[in-house]
Parts: sequence; C-alpha cells; structure tokens
Amino acid sequence: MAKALAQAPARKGPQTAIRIREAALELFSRLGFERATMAEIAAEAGVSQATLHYHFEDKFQLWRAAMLQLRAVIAEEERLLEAAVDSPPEVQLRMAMRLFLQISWRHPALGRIVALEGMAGGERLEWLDAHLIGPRNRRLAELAKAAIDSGALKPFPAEMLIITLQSAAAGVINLAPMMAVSFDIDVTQAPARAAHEQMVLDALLGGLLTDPSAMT
Amino acid sequence: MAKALAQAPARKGPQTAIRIREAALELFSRLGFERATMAEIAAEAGVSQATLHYHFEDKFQLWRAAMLQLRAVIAEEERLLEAAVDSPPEVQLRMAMRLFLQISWRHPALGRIVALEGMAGGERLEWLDAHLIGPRNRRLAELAKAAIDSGALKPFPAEMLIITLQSAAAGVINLAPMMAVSFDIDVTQAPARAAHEQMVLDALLGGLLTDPSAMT
DNA sequence: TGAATTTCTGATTACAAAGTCAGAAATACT
DNA sequence: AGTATTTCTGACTTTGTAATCAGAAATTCA
Repeated sequence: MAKALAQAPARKGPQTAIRIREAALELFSRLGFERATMAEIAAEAGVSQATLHYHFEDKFQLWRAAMLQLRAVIAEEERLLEAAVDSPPEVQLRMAMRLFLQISWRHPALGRIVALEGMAGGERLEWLDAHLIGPRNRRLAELAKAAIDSGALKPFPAEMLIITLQSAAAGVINLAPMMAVSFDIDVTQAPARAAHEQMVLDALLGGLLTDPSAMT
Repeated sequence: MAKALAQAPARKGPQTAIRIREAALELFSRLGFERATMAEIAAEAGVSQATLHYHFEDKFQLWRAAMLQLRAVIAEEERLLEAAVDSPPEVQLRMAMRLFLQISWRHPALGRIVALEGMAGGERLEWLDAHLIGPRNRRLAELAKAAIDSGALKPFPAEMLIITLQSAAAGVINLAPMMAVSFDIDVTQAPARAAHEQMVLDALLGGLLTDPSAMT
C-alpha cells in the first residue's frame, strides 16, 4: 500500500500508478470490465501483474481509480456550462447537448463504459451513477423539464429525452466496429464527426422543439 | 452429435435442444457472451452442462444457434415491409423505422446483443453482420439514400442515420438499468414505451425530413 | 556508507469456466 | 424380451485469471 509518511516516495519508472491508471482506462473502455485482464493492463503499463495489486487493492478498485481519472478530465471541460446558468433553459439545453456531443467524440471511453455498465446493471453502475453520470443525468433532466414547462420543448418525459440524447450521441461512436463491418465506413474521421454532430442536433432540436426556427 | 438416421430420436424431456437454445438466448442477451456461463445456461434449461456439449459443439456454436432462433422470429415480423415496396422511399423508411421501434421493444435481446457485439467487434460481429443485421442495415441505408436523392430527407450520410436510428431506438431499452438507478424509472411499462416510440419518430422524422408536415 | 522504507517482481495459490469422456439411462426397433 | 441407437450425466482435465506473498531492487535519509 502507498503510505504517505515522512520520507519522500521512491520511484522506479516515472509515475507508475498514473501509467497503470491510463492503461486500465484504455483497456476497460475498449473491452469492458470482464474482458480486460489484469495481465494485459500490466503489460500495457510496462509493469508486472503484482505491481497492480501493490498500488490497487483489487480489480474493482483499479477500475474506480481509472474512472476518477476520466471524471477529472471531463469535469474540466463541462465547466463551460456554468457560464450560461442564467440563459433560458432551452438555450442551456442546446449548449449542453452540443457539449455532450463534443465530449462523446473527444472521450469515447466514457460513452462505451456507460453503455456497457448501463446495460448490465450491478455495483459498477451504482458507483458510476453516484460519482460520474448520475449528477449530470439529473441536471440535464431538470433542464429538459424546465424547457418543457416553458413551452419550448414538446412534452415528452424529460428523463427519456436525456437517455435518448446519450444514446444517439454515443451510438455512432460506440458502434464504430459495426459501421466498419456493415458499411465499410471509418467513422473516426473528422468529416464523419462533423456530419454526426449536425445530424443529431438537427434531429433532437429540429424534431423536438416546438419552434425549430429558433434553433440557430 | 444429433444424427438423422433411420430411427426416430429418443427423448427424455421434451425438446431438449430447443429449451437449451431458449435459455442460451435469454442469458446471452442479458449478460453478453462472456458473462453468460455454460453452467448457468444448463441450469436454466434444466440439463447437465455436458448435455450442452452433446447438442452443440462449443459455446460459440450454441450462441449462433440461439441467434438463428431469434432471427427466425424477427424475420417473420419484418415480412410486413415487403407489402410496401412500391411506396415512395420516405414512406417505406417511416414504416421501417416504426417497425424497427416495435421490434426493439418486443425483442430487447436483439438490441442488447447488437450493442454489445457492435461495440466489441470480432468474429461474433462478423457473423451477426453476415446472418442477422448486415442485410437489414444495408437495405435501410439504401432506403435512406433514395429518400435523400428524392429530396425528402436532409442530405446526411445515410449509414449514419441508420445507426443513429438503431441507437436511439434501442438506447432507452438497453439502458433500462441506468434509467432505474439514475431516475428511479421503470421503462418497461407500456406508457413509457408509447412515449418513447413517439419521441424517437418525432425527433428523427420531424428533425430530418425536409417537409415534416408530411409526417402523419 | 549503511539502515530504513518504499516500490516492484517471480513464483505460487485458488478458483471459475470451457470442454472431454466413459459409461449410464432412456428410447426405438426386431 | 433383447439389441441397437440416441440422449444424457458425473467426474475429470485444461486453461485463463485474480489475488497472495516472500523477498529482491530501488530509493531516501542519517
């Protein structure tokens, strides 16, 4: 266990724990919790498997550490939204949706993990809800409710709208392997990304706002 | 191996192989290929684990057999579409989307499996593309292309539109555990289902058709 | 330099899960 | 009935993986 004592820590390679977290995030997001093995993570990080258990109690705790690292990056980018808290709800919602799409593209790991764990249920989903996605989900749902109350948005269940946004935003990115197999299309290219962002915004805003002409 | 010889087959329970396929489909779709164990499938089907290997070569072949059973059910329901081949493409597309949503609700197993394997890639995705989802994906994409060419649909990449339809349709259903944890909402109820269908159609058709008033 | 502390590893254990096999049980055929 | 064939099972082997641990290597501090 890494103890904070009087002496400064001794290090072999630079920032071993950080490299492990990065490797873990990469593999957990690409393969999911079960298929990502401790041995592979260790190899990716360039350490022995036992070192993983020195820095992290067990696989679940390593997973949580990787998630917290991801959260730190994303929370930073979401700070942009706080500047707009005084705008009307539909404007905030539009900004939030745009940001959601951008973050989904920049951090595909997040969408994959949410899709995997959100489907499976269980303790990892509980943890994700408490520490990563729950607060954001509920904030967005409140925003959607406000937009509905103000008459700007058609009266669909706000929570469902948020999850559909989540699914539509992450879908094309998550299903990149299927796009490749079924259509021989590489969606990781920049033009695909721009078209996708525009399409999702057109669909959700154009189809669900009561006055789409105010879309801008 | 089950051989078709002169003699009629001897049976203990009724239709053992069928019960195994049903149990397999249930568990594969709920847990995914890796987390569903042969032991659990055997228990669910009420047979010993060795019986699974008597009827099916290995786990992958059992998975394929379960998928083929699912395909038979769904192909039957999709036959409805053939009646409308002479309608204009945007009408066919609207019908297809509606059907897609209905099938997604009636057979949640399909959406979950596509999401899981479509994210992961690999031999199971290749197989699914060849036998289950590829033909439908490509047919829908052709339909969307035709609708775009006729000017009825905004000119977004047709393949992307299909995948987004897929994601939006299955999203709320797949992420039911997350809806429960984040919002304490049970989306399996009938009202939720009706609202969801209407919302997705409103979004995709209202936002992406050039003339949404023709939506009906 | 040498002792103390932290960091890391090879070797091993424990366990879960897929797959194998010899033979038992059930059924069909004569 | 008796024999052949199919269906099924308990016991076993093999493999992949998380977790453990004693001790080596590196680092810090006196």
